[in-house]
Amino acid sequence: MLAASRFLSPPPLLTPSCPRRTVLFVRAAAQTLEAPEAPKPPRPAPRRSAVAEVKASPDPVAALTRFEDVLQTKDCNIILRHCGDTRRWDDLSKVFQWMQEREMTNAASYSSYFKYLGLSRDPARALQVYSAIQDRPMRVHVSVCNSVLGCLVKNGRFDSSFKLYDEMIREGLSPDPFTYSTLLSGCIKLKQGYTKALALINEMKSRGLQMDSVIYGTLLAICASHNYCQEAEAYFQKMKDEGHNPNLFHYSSLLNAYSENADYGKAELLMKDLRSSGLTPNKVMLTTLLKVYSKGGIFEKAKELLAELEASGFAQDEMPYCILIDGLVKGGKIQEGKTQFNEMKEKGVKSDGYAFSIMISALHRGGHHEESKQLAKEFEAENASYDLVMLNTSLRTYCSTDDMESVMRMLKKMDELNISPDNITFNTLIRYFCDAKVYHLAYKTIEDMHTKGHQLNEYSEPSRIVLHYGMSEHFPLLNEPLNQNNQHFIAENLYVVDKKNLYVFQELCSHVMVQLGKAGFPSEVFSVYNMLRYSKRTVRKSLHEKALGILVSAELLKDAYIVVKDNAELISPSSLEKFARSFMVSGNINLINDVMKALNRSGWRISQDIFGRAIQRYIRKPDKKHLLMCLLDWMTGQGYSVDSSTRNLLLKNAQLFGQKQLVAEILSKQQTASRTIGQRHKK
DNA sequence: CTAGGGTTAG
Repeated sequence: MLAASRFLSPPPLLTPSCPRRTVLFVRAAAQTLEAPEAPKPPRPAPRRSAVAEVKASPDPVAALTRFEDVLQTKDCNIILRHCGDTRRWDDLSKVFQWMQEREMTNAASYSSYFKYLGLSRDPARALQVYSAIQDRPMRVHVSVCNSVLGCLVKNGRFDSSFKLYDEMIREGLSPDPFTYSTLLSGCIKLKQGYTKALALINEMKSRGLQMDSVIYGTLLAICASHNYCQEAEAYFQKMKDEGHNPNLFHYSSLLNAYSENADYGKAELLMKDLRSSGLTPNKVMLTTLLKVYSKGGIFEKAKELLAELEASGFAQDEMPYCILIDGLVKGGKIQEGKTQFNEMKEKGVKSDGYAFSIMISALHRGGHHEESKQLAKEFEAENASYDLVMLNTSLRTYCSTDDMESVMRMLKKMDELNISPDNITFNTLIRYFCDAKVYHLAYKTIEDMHTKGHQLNEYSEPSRIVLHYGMSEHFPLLNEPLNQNNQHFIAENLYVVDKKNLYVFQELCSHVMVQLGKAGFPSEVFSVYNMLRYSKRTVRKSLHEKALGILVSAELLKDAYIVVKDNAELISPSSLEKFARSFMVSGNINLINDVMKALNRSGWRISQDIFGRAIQRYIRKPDKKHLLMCLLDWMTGQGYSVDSSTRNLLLKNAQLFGQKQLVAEILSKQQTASRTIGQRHKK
């Protein structure tokens, strides 16, 4: 600006409101007019033609090498970007490597390279290249950092983006607003994204950086995707108060927040507000409105709006159809969903798989397994593109029709496409192997899932049923009072109810445990039990009892003791009794007293029969006499006493231990104590 | 002629 004003008397163009680009243009014009002897020579022809030749070459590395002495770093950057823009990912990396070998890289090279690695879905390589940068100022260069973080976020690697960001900060990065909005955009699809976003925003503010319009847009999107509707409204208002005019991004995110709860009234008011502010709803805005109608079950309006979208040319991809079909099938109108799906296909709208996966799942959920499978096959015949969701959906439908060949085909595809299985994949397979009664295979799958770091649940992924009027007749449990978690346990299943949904979690792992027990794999039972115990989720009380029963029957008493030690209070007296009896007879003798203490700690009163068995064990092993004496002493302190036959047995054998006097004393103390304490505990 | 941020579907 100052430079420009040296050449020109300030024209009205150069007021602060004048766009920067115009200023630059004026400045450039001024330079050519007022300073025709501009010192900068144009790029020498050899360099320009070398760049052109390398760009056009089928083997850019060979071409680069030919012009090695002519080209400069910025020329190489042009070539690098050209490879990226033409999507030649292989050449891109080769060119970059060539540049690295000759130390012809600068911050721009790294920024561009990371950007294209993001586009080519290769975040692993970006991380690798970034961490190999030796030059510290380069590693904390804000544009290099932003582009590598953006590459991670774009590819769903949210956790690694936050981790890397922390490292960058430790190394001295000064983040800018772009850094924050890059990270914030990762929060949109993150489980605890809202909390994380607030922390980032606080941090940003503490660095003296201000919220801008885009960051507000991101924040609204985070609210919408996490169902923080009131917060979204508050931020929308706050940004207006701070002088940022909401644009279509802000409006559609707020509308999206309304769509989650199908808040039709608020959505209509917002559309009014948008029109009165002079904005015209675009394709995304109208598609989001369709979502409001569709989720709200207002299908007449939804269909009208879809027709409008079609007329405006806004329904060329499958998205709006998906929204309507999804709303229909989740609202119980599966046939109408099918009709819409067929109409979409007849109109020649191409599906990337979303519409197929909605229909395949819906038919599966509705019990139309054959029809569901046919659709999966139809998709397979017409499409090569699979992602994890589509693979899981197909896998599920093939499993439920026991089409083993197709199941294997899906698993092979997953392998070939380098797509890692997730919780849903594992659950589907475990259930399938269970239904096929190949329990050891189910176990192997559970083990595999655990080693791959997936959270193991007692219950499989839920199926969801959307509640609508009249449904309580068919689901009497909806009329029952809910416990504090809105949970019901009925038979083997867990039912969770929220505002609109009934989630049915079918038990899975405990079923596998029981079946493994029956099939003679008790160690595997204990292994599954431990995986469940150490998963972060709470497990159902009865799980401990089930595991204990299996372990006791299989005489794995040391493992059974581990179950009892931490969970005795959740186990029924009869199971404890069975365990205790077995343990006294054949458990590790050195653990007998510990077992007694654990049982007593749970509040369960140990029977005289159990003590009798323990004492018989000790009498047969005189070298454990100190343990026997400890037990007798401890019993006295807890108000326990032995029955008369055990008493006689002890007195008869007391000289074996050389403790005749002591034993008699303790037994008499016990009798006195049990007369006062013991009575209170009698059942 | 460096790079980088926000909206809709399973």
